Amino acid sequence: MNIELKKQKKKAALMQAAYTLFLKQGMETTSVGDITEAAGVAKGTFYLYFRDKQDIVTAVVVVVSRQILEEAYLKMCAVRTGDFAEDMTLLAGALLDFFEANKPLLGFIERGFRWPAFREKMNATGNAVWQSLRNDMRRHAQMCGKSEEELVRRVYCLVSMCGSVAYSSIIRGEPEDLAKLRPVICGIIRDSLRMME
Amino acid sequence: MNIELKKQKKKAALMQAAYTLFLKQGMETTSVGDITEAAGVAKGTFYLYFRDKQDIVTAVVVVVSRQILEEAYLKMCAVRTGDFAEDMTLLAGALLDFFEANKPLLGFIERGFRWPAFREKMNATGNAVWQSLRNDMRRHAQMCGKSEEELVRRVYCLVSMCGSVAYSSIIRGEPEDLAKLRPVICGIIRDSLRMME
Amino acid sequence: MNIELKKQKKKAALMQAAYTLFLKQGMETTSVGDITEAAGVAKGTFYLYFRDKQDIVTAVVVVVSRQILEEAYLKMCAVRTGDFAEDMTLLAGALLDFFEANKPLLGFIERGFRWPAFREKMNATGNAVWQSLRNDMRRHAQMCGKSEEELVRRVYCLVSMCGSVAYSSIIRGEPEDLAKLRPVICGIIRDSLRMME
Amino acid sequence: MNIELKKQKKKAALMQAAYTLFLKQGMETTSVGDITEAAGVAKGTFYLYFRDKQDIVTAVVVVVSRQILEEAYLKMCAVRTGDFAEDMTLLAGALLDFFEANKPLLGFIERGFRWPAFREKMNATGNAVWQSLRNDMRRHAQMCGKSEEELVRRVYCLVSMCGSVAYSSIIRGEPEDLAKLRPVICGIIRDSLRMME
DNA sequence: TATGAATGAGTATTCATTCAT
DNA sequence: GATGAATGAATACTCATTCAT
Repeated sequence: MNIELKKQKKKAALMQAAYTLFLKQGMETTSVGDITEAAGVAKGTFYLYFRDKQDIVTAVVVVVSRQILEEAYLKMCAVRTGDFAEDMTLLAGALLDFFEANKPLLGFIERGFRWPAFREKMNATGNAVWQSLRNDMRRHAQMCGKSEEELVRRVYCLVSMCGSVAYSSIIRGEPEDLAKLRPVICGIIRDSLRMME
Repeated sequence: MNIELKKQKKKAALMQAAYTLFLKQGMETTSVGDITEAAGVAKGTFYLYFRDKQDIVTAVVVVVSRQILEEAYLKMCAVRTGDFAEDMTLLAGALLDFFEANKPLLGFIERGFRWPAFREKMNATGNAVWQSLRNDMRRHAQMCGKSEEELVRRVYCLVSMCGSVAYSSIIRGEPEDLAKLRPVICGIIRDSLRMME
Repeated sequence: MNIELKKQKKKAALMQAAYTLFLKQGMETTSVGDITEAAGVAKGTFYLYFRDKQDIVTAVVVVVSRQILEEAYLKMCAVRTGDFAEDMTLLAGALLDFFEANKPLLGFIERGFRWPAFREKMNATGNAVWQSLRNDMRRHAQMCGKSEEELVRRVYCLVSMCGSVAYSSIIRGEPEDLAKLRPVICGIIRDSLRMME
Repeated sequence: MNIELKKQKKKAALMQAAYTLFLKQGMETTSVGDITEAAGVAKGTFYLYFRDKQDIVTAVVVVVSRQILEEAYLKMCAVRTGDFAEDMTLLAGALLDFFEANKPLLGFIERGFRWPAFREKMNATGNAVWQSLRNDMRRHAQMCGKSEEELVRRVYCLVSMCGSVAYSSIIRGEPEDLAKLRPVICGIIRDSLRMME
């Protein structure tokens, strides 16, 4: 137990070190050596906790993906209207704010979120944030007479869109400034959810 | 001018070779040497036509992005209904078909389309396909009383969504099978465009 | 004749370009392409005037070696005492001054002067500076009852020493600061020439 | 400590391999791969012991510089006269003999000795050869009423001169045969040290 | 568990030089 | 004479991973 705890701590330390480095210098240019050095362990130790480099990358992305979504959700909650379509639009706005404010992180998350986390958490019972989001969806689904599953999928696609457009716009400046695209994204989300009602 | 023509041919040959190899073995594992060998030129010649490896990758992605969109548009035209929202949904379906049928290409396009091509072509006058797509939009925009610009942006975001969801689903199987997500995507597109009317 | 003149001009332009680049970025990192670009001619043209890269390096070093020595000699003349040993010491001082003031040039001359120039010029009749230096030596040799040849050799060795010590000291800081070594060098020159008298 | 010893052995093996190759084919044309192959270790291992190629070059030059001087000093000792100026002249002769007999080594030492070794050894107490040379100087300095420091510097400059002239003469044949210059060098050394007395 | 020395595969890029025009 | 497109040899260095201790 104590020993198990220690292992968890070390694994967490490794991930924390990796996260910091990924943010600072990108994940491509961060070597396993960099990570272990920053974590204060020997190189070989890394392989006791992660199968390979990709393994830690995925682990970090999963954690960060969840955090981003949680943070955006909480921000949305602070200003929620009670109208689902409107609230999801606010959620998207919070996500875009976050991406804009964390350009390096967006570059590192790269290919969008990691969605296993999304579904797992969605079904998990332990986390208040996700419980709450799920309840929102369930309630709205019932109201619309749609299946909850379909609503979850729709929200997933819309969040994907946010990530994809934000990446192109912020990282590459394509096809134009995020400021121009933000209202379009919000419009799509609002319309697309309103239409379900 | 004969010489200029030769240079164009050589550049094209390099790009064609790169495209083939990227499809077969991925762009990460394709070396500059592989490309020049396949193109039948010396290694050094590569650098007369492209600044570095990334340069040719981008060039190929831009060309391929355009081709994909053109192909999907032509497929849609074959079954178009005349209703814009419905036609765009068909376009999305054609795109998803294409992605599903060209998994390696999807893996290589990776970061989604390259949108400068999109906008340039959109404004170009020489290409019938893009002229046609643009006319569709212009007509629809007028009908809805929206600006053409806004409509173009909306379509861009929706196509982005297609690419992003298709990538996650097809390449990583996240969060679920494309078959499950396809109707959701189509629904979003249809609703989101219908709502503008 | 006119055509011969043009060739000379082009060769000189190439050398001038090379000299400037060598000074700015070192001769190792200056490519033939850099030189021809700076000289405003095509790459192939270079090989009409120089056998290879080393050829132009040597040509430039020879010219620069001569210039350095001439410049130092003229400086010495301005303060000459008429005493040969003393004057040669002054010459060494002028050389060291020059090296100290032209660190990049010293780095590029690298392997010390190019002495064919020294001997050729010594025997040449056209150049007033070298005539003068030679006369100094001849006069002193007669005075000492030594052969002129031996005196020239002695001066050559002493100038070599100046270059060698200056290089180590200025470029690498070994074994100590030039300020500490300068009086030693001067002492050696003075003593060594005085001893001949 | 066993492991520390092994590391020392490996580093030494690398340097030995490098030295042999530098002598045989020059340092420019010796690749890191050549060195590791000759030393029987993997390429990557090289970089555990040396920062880069230049690092091992310097390391080898320092060691070899010391050896050359030691060897020449020992040769001189065998025929020493007890007269300092004369003995130093003999030392120079031994150095020139050595250079003449080891043309490839002279080519590789290139820019003359590496003098940090000189000074460190001069002050070290563990090495009999350098102790002896230093004692010679100390004794002579006292006899002349000069500071030991100044004498060391003078000897340094004179040895530099030997290296520089030998390099030009032996490697490039400039400005003439070493046979012609040898008596001149010896004369300068003798006179210059005699003058101090 | 932890270490860290050793490995060795893997590649983009430069540039002197040539030669057909 | 002049051009500049084409060549292709040549190499340092990184880093994920392993394994003996």
